[in-house]
Amino acid sequence: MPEMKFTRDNLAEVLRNRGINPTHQRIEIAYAIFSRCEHSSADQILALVNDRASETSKATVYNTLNLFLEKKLIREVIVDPSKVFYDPNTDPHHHFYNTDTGELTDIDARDIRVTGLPPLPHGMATEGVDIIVRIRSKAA
Amino acid sequence: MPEMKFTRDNLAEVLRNRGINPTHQRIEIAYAIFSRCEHSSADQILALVNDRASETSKATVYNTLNLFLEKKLIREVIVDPSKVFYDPNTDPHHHFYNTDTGELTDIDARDIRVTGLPPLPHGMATEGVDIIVRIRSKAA
DNA sequence: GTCCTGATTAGACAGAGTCCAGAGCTTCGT
DNA sequence: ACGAAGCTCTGGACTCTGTCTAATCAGGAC
Repeated sequence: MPEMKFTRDNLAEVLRNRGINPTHQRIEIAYAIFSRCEHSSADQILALVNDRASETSKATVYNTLNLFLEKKLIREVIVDPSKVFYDPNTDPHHHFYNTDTGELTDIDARDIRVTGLPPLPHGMATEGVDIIVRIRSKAA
Repeated sequence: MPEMKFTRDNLAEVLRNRGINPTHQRIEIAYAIFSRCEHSSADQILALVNDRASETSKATVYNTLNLFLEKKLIREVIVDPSKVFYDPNTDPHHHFYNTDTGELTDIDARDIRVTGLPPLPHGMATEGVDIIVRIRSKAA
């Protein structure tokens, strides 16, 4: 995502470019995810979308998030056993995860090098490498 | 865990060393986790334990798994949004995750080096670094 | 307007995990 | 041996995240 203002019109365009029919609800959901440059969970997005304007159902939020995932418009981050976070940043990157607060912070992947990985099992291909650095406030 | 036969007697000793009262149920649960050198989910463990001998309740399995986690007897692996896997291997290591089959494979951490990580946010300490290599069968 | 297709909806449902109040074991003192 | 105290275990109710379904709705083509 290059830096740009996320207006609803822009987002409609982005959706169209990915082959997603930009309906009112989808635009609102995209707006909720992208304007807030953070990692949100499905229920946060549901709450955000329903704060303003017309009601959007839980089913639509989940459907839409899965659609966005499929079209690689967003990524999912699995760090908490109880819920998935959705990440508007699709550039290669990793995460700090604050286990006290649940806060996620991006780590740009450009400077990261991982060496010593064993060869993949036969006939397998890498789909992605996720690095999660779990951190905690030092004062234990 | 050094290589050793996991008899119920050994396991009782292991639990005691960690300050865990080795009750019948806890030993059976430990046995299920350690004899099977794989990554099991809570429901698999529940099924394994109830295959043989006296019934153990779901609540006890969850309580015990959390107790083992707390006492650092096992680790949890969070890769699948729908369930947690419990890992009998507490040595530093990472994982291959086969997204087709759900299969988890250990990667010894001894040879792995990660360079280029940014400094931790102020006042934070690292709790652990998890690397998950998501893999998939090459023939798509 | 009418059709057709795809999107949305409410609510039922499923599965993982937690909570709680009661019952069961152990241990210990008497 | 008895009773009290303190863990531990249990079934079942409950919560929460996420999915499914059947019905409704919106919007474009004609």
